[in-house]
Amino acid sequence: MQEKSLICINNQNNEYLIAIKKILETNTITKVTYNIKSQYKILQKYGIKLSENTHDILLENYILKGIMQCNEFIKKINQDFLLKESKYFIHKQTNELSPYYDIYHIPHYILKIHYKNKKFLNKEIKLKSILYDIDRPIAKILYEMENNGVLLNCIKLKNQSQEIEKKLACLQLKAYTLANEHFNILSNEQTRHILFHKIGFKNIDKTPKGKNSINETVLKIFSQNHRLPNIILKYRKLYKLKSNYLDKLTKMVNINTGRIHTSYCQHSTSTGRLTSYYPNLQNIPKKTLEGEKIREAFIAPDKYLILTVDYSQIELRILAHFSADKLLIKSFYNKDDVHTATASNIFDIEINKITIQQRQIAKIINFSVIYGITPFGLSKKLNITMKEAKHYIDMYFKKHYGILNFIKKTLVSTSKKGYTSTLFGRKIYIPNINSDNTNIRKAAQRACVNAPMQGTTADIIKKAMIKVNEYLSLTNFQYGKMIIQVHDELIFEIKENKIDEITKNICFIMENITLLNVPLMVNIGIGKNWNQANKIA
DNA sequence: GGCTAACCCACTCG
DNA sequence: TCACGAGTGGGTTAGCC
Repeated sequence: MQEKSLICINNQNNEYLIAIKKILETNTITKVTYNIKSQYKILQKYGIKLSENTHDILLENYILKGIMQCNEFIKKINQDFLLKESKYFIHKQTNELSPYYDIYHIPHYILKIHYKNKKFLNKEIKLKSILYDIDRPIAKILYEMENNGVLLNCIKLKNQSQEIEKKLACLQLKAYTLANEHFNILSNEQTRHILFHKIGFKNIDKTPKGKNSINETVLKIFSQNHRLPNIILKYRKLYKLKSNYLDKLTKMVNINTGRIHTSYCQHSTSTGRLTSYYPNLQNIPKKTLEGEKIREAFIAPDKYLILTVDYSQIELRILAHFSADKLLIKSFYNKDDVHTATASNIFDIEINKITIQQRQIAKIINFSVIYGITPFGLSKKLNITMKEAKHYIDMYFKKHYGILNFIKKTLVSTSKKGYTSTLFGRKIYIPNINSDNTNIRKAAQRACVNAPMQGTTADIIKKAMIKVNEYLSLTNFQYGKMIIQVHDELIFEIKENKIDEITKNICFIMENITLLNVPLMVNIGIGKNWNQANKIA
């Protein structure tokens, strides 16, 4: 493709877009743009289908330079081209370019950046593959998922909101009585005053800024001696549920479709994960009864079912692959319960004699390993002394020396290069890995240990999304659509009479998307709503 | 004194 | 240090007019 055939597209006025429709749709002319997902959305309004060979300088910058520099890049674009015009033209959520910019100035700038990126990409074959085989195709799929949306039972949510409102009023009254005065329970300052000055609790933990912490852990401990902390805890949780989920979700339903259409952002994490916003569908509650009720409101349309497929223990499996740790690999091949197997290794007890408590300790240790384990962190989590925590960690690494080796190697290499990599070569920059400040450096080291696992999971599920979407497209999506992604889980809407066949094929695609030295496995759930699907396999 | 943006903190999820 | 990665929202505060 000759370079002179490159043109740029951005938010344009109606006539201009219709005039260049043919150019935008043909595969013989290469296009370059900024934030391609938002372009798909705009062009859809004019019935224009952007051709495959369109480059996106935003994704190029994200993949080549990492999140920090990409954020700087976005800031610069906004400053140079958007703020100059009028701040009202910037869409905060979608980061779309203003429709009224200097059409000669920006295209030139975009091309210049693309040519520069192209040179770097030709030298970085793995990054080129991440861009063209993963992130660039994902952009279109995300646009389609946003379009699909998810059906919501608003009546259910509104009823629940009213119930919670009554409970909140009741809790508020109790809190005022116990405190012997009116105060704003949502105000941490006022709550601190009541708890520490009026009732006389002694501080047991600090916030990052040095104030007396009144978070969940602290209030739970306080609850042993007084009734008020537990009331505050309940109030805060219910309030959050009502404002952030029940009321927010009902407000965000599109009146034309009756559905929630979230937005996904593929350039806002250091590890390559997606984020969901406006509203965020990746943190819908599930761990409490009230949370389950909220998930019940995410429903399938008539003659359809909700299918959820999530990767089982995927980060530990990736750790097994990276570290080649013999015991971890063995437990996945034997299909042992991985936490029980870990407990058996740490405590040197046969698997069938492991107690629930020992399994629980091993489970926390397994998570800690993925997050960058330290005696301090583990002691807090297990509520034991640092010395005991260190003992557990020593026992763990004595058996899992492959993992210890992997962690050491990752730290040395990241300290040298400034970045670590996923299995497929995505670079994850760790800017503070050599910081002089011990705390900052230690935090960077923990992030560095976690990054290959979290980032590889993100790559794997993106690859799976591309293949699964390709499969569903074969029948023109009439039997099923992908509607939500939650990091290691995909949620679909599937035609009832095709559910067995399609579920089987999606699972096959997901489990065989890449070859690790341990098997990839998925859990499935099917139901009329999201909660039912979480319960019924 | 009044307004707003940025920060802090607590909550939700994987 | 209060584990890794995120988004949201209410309260508080800093800074401006």
